[in-house]
This record gives sequence, structure tokens and C-alpha cells, in this order.
Amino acid sequence: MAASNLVDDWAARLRKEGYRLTAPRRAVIRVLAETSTSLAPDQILRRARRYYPKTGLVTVYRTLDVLKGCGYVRKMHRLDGCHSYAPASAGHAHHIVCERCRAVMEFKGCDLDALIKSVRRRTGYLVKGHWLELSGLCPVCRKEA
Amino acid sequence: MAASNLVDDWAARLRKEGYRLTAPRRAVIRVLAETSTSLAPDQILRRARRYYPKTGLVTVYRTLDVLKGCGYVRKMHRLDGCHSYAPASAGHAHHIVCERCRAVMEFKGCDLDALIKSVRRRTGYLVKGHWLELSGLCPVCRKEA
DNA sequence: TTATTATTGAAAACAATTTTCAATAAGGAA
DNA sequence: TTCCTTATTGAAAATTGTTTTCAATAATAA
Repeated sequence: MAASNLVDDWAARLRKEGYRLTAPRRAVIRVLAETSTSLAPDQILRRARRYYPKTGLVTVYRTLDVLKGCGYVRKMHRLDGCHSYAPASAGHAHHIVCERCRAVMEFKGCDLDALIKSVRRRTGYLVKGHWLELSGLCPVCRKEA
Repeated sequence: MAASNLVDDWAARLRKEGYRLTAPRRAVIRVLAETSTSLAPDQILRRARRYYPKTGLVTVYRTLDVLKGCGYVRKMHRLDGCHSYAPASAGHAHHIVCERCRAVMEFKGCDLDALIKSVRRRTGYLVKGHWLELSGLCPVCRKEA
């Protein structure tokens, strides 16, 4: 989906949920809707300031919270820290992240049913949720490697 | 594997890698080898102090680093923060965590080959790694629910 | 246009982790 | 067993990342 449509969709949802669409908030939303890489708060801030120079770091965090609540962004997890966020679409999906350039892409259909059943049998746990994130090289970095 | 054997194994490996086996370090190792739940640094500290009362928080962090490097502990990831660690065994494995009591259990055999191939086909990414963590209710909490 | 109140961002506070540095102790060599 | 080397320690300080405070501003409904 094109970023500008994403921004509009997200904006409409936030408005519907009672949030106000301020300029700084829009700037942050736009950065997140447009990105093709995972971004940490300070990166989001720097980019948002291109659209609204007075954007504050706190607004970045607050807007991330709001967007997380709506399911529009998801936190990424890495061995060296879990500080980045990537856009997420509706429904159940996961991300694959490029180890090199941080490009992210979402995919659906994790197909973990068989594994979940097997783990349940082996451990006795009732499995209610899962976290899955793939990593590797994106098409661009693959070509350069 | 019994915790005392784990402690011995871990100690021997650390010694072999040139680390010294100090009393505080042993206390931390023991806590991590014995735990059946994921533990945050401050929790580890509190327990380690039962074995060696002068243990410092910094030693907890340092020992965690060392054990992570050896593959003996793994960081757990949660929506409300990624601060906990759980024991990990050699080879490729993942954890399932109880949402209620934080009990953790490791399982092998993630069987993601088919998914990885599918994602590769769909995204063009070369998949080189993955992170998987299951959550749910452990056998004990299941019975109480 | 006015009023309400959500939102802002700088500064401060908080939370988690890492670094500094003098003191201590593990462990190897003699 | 003793001595020496140096890894390790932990309190304090510093750093990093995030949240709270609060006066000012701005979105938006009436």
C-alpha cells in the first residue's frame, strides 16, 4: 500500500479513536508509514523533523505507543537491543529484517500449527501466542554480497 | 540435566575459555543454572546474594554477558520489555514461556524449513536466521486456570 | 468565535545498563 | 606454600533509553 494511503488510513483510525491529528503527530506517522527499514526512536525523530522541525522526542515515543496500540507498528527484536519499530499491517503477520540495511518486510502465514501441537505434546504447555522474526539479506543486499 | 551438573559444566567451560571462577560469578551461574523461570538482572541479583551476599549488580550483568557468549543463557522478548534471561542448552533451540509464572522450557525442532522457503520465494530475501518464542500457560498454571 | 481539553516539548525524573577505578582474589609458577 | 600476575570485584559515576511533569499551545467541537 502506498505510503500516503497508509498515512490517511492511520490518521482516520486515530481520529476515530478520539486522538487528535497534530502536526508533530502527523510527521511521526508519516515517517513510520513511509519507511522501508526498521527505525529507532532517535531515527524517527530526525526524519520527522524534516516534516515538522519542532517535533520532540517525547512525541515520537507517545505516537509509537498510540500506533502500537492500533497495531500499525511492531517492535523489532535483536541481539544487540530491541529499540526499533517497523510498520505492521492488520491481521497476524511477522517481519523479516535485512541484517545489513535494516530493510523490513512483512509476511503472513507463519504456519506454526504443527509445531505448536508438537511443543504442546512435548512440554505440556498450552500455547497461546508466539513471536517470530526472520533475518537475512534483502534482495538488494543479496546482489551486492 | 540436574542443576549442579549444569553448574559444573558451565564452570568448566568458562575456565577453559580463560575466565576465572570467582565466588560472585559462581553464585550468578548457580542462580541461572537452577532457575525454571526467566529472570531479570535484579531478580538474579537477589537470588545470587543468597549464595554470596556481597554480589554486585554489575557482576550479574557481566556474568550474563559471559554466559550469553557461551550460549548458556538467552534473552527473552516480551511486549513489556526484553529484560529477562533463561537458561539455554547447546544447539539450536527455542523457549516457551508461561505468561503467568514466567516458567520457561526449551524445545528443539522448530521445523521452519518450509516456512523459510516460502518466505524466500515471496519476498526475495535470503533467510539466514530466525527468532522464535512461544508463550502460553505451563502445566501448573493450566491446572489452576 | 469561544471553550474544552488533548497534545506539545523542554526539563526533569526514572529505569536499565555500562564504565571507572581502587581493592581484592583466582590461579599459575616457583 | 608463597609470590606474582592480572582477572574480577562492586560502589559510584556515567551513559543510554524512556517516561513524567507542567506550562503553553493547538485541535476541534459547539
